[in-house]
This record gives sequence, structure tokens and C-alpha cells, in this order.
Amino acid sequence: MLDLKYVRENPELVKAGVENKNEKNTVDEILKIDSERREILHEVEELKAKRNKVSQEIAQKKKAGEDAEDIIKEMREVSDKVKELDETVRRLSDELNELLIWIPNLPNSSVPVGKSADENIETTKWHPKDFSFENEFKPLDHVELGKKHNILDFERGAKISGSGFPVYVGKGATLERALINFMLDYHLQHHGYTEVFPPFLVNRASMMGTGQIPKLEEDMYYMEKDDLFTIPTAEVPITNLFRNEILNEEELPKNFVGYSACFRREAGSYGKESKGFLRVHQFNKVEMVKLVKPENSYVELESLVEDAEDILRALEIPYRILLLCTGDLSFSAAKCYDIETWSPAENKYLEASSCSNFENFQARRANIRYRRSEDKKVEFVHTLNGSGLATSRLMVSILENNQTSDGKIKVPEVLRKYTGFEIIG
RNA sequence: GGAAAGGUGGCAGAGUGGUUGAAUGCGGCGGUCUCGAAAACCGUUGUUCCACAUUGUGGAACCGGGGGUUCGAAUCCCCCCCUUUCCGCCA
Repeated sequence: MLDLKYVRENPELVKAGVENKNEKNTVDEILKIDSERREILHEVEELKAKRNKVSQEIAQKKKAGEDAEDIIKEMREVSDKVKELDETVRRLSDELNELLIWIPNLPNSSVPVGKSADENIETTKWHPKDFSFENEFKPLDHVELGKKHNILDFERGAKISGSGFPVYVGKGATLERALINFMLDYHLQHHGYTEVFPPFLVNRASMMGTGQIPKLEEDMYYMEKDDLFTIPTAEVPITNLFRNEILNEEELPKNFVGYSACFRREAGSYGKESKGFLRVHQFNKVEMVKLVKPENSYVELESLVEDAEDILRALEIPYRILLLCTGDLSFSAAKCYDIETWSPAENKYLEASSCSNFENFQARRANIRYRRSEDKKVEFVHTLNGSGLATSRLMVSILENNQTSDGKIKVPEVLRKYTGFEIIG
């Protein structure tokens, strides 16, 4: 949520940001309703001031035993008018809010302007060794490998739940669990995060707080009976831990890491890239979340990306990093880096992590603030989060990049103490 | 699912329908005392919005949320939400 005052004072900047993000520009409409609302607000507040003053006079007259019937009668009319105007103000506020929650966060000035993913900028590329399979053998893709070694079962997953609900079996299940534990331990031991194991169902206010609602409501699984949503990422419960709270400056930064299953309906995206792990309704993810002081958020963003990179380097998974352009930036983000891991079978990169700075956009929606020790003023924190990382995409890269010419799969060195085996096949 | 209690400021905790933004305590800040600190004592201490002004003045709103009664509601009435405890059921 943007600050209405900011919109009022910088309409042109807001319009430009919204349009660069390919979102609907309702700024003029917002300004019109805002000025109308303020006009009526002023009127009703004057009436209320009068009423408050006269009410005290009535109290005094009654105490003195005097008759106050005439001014009571007058105030009765004032109150009726107040009720009427209050109703108008409430209606205009609702209209205003309805428009405002659809305004995306504005891109940071360091974000390149661009229409689509084609205009993202590659900032890093890391390939530990040359995976030139062409010269040796044709790599199998992760679905074929999963089937061959009986470690992934997409068909039975489709039977018991539906397509896009993968089942991990045998060493596949162990490898998945190893990956999650490895990543959590790594962030705890090397990066100083605090572990959180959050609920997987959250209420509507939490979804609104981090900005999934209203724009992405159709992408969420929803439990109508209880008005609860399955989380699409641990970002939602973890960021919302401090909703409606005022933190002390000394508590910041708060750095959390947590595992969760993630659920996404992926409505309307059937057909393309839906093979195997490429697009699923449920996957596992280790997520990093930071609540920081505003002046530090961009330094924290870089360090968040490095924390995710460290995992890929330890696993020896080839990857690249993209700085997203304005047109590819998500609704709530001000700046975002995507980390993509290499799939030799698909011959392309797959998104395994998104590291974003939301500045105070989520904090404003979720009302997460902190008190500055110097002047005791409260202000919104900045929130960030990044996948560290999503196992489904990592699994593709691990299986495909570590296959050997004799059809086996080597388990990455750092995972072996978690799996208890070195090879699959 | 049944029953009961309760939701008030950063926290704890009062509150007869009329100077209650709200007692008191803790915490925080400033000061006195002290070589310094602690203790003690004194003072101070919220958020949001609006208008004018520019770092202040005035006004409005806020005691879980939403309605209602009233000239006036933290206080009375209705609905909803949440928390806690007990009972039942259950992984």
C-alpha cells in the first residue's frame, strides 16, 4: 500500500511507476475522491467540534440545575447531520481504499525500466564446471531420471491429488528431506538467521498484509468454511508474525528462515512448462525473511541474494542472477533479483529464488512498525524476503547436472551426511 | 461440539453515561542529589487523520471489530471476531 499523502504530493511519479509495472493507473480517480473526502471530512469535523463543546455546556447546566432543552434540541439536529456526513466519508474512504490496494509498489530508481522478462539484466553467472553433455552423452531430464530410479512419481501424485502434486519416493524422498535440512542448517550456522516453523494456513488479513490479496487471490487455495488460505510461501506467515506491532529499534534487523510447503493454484497457466517439477501446485521451500530499518534495506537485499547464492555454490549448482526490470517486477516489490538454476536437459535456466525488497509497502499494509531510539518516533520497517531456496527447481538441477554416463546420480558432497548415501542407481 | 471468563496506552492493570486520552504501577525520557552510578525524589511520556502554519498551533478520531440508544458512550444494548480455562471427541 502506498502512502496516500505520497500519492497526493507526487502524482506524476506514482503514475510513471504504476505504468512501468504494467498496472492499471487510477491515480487521477484516487486524487478526485481524496479531495472530495477531505472536503467533507473538514465539514463534519467542525460539526463534531461544536457538538463536543456544547455537550460540556449541557453537562454544566445540568449540574447547576438549569434547563438545557433548547440546546439539546439544537444538538440533536447537529448529530443527525454528523451521522449523514460520517456515512459519506466512510463511503468515500472505502472507495479510496479499494483503489489504493490495487496500486502496486513503485519500482526503486535503480531498477531498469522494461516491458517484460526479455529486458531483465543478468548480473551474475556461475558455472563450477563445464556441463557439455553433448560431447559425452545426451542428458536425461529430471522426469526420466525420476522414473528410471523410482524416486519421483508424478503419475501417482496425479491420482491421489491431481497433476502438479509430485510424490517423492525412496531415495528421492530422502534427498528432498536432506536438501531442506541442509539449507536450514546452512542459514542458521553461516548466516545467523532465526528458524521459524510457521503454520501453512493463514487468514485473510495476513494475505492482505503481504500483498497476495487482492491481486493474486485466484492463485491461492482457499478453505471457504474457515476463511483460511494455504500459504503460497512462508513469506506470508513469517512477515505477518509482527502485524500490528511496534518493535524496538534494537530488535532490528530481524532475520528469519523457515521451511514450508507452498501451495499455488497456478490458475490458467496449464499447457506450457508444466512437465514434472517445472510447474507444480505444491512444493517445498526454505524462505528467508528480513525486517529491517529503512536505511539498511538495500544493503540487506544484496546480502539476502548472497545468502541464497552460498547454498547453490555449496551444492555446486550452476546458476545465474537476473535483476528484474520494472515490467517483470511483482506487485509488492520495489526491487527484485531472480536466481535461476541451470537445467541441461531443458537447456535453460529455471527460477529457483526471488529476492525482493518491499520497502515499506508490506509494512504499511500489515502495520509493522518500530520505534526509533533517538527520537522515539514510530515508522514503518522495511521488509525483504528471498527463497533460500525452492527445492523443486533445485531437484531438477541436482538430478540432471549430477547424472553420470552410466546413468547414475551422484549426491552433492554437502548433502551426503544428510542422505546417508552417495549415489542413486 | 458443550460451558465459563476475558479482550483498555510499550507492558501490567483501574475505570459511577458528562474537562477520561483515560487513575495507578512498570518501562522510557528529562532533571535534582552524587566524584560517578544505584536508590530516592520531581517532572514528562500514545497513535492516526485534517486544516493552517512549517518544525509549531488548532481540530477530529482511536479503550478487539461493526452497528444501535443518547445532546453526550471505554462505560448501556445487539451482532461478529479473537484469546484463555474446563468438559467431550481426536492425530
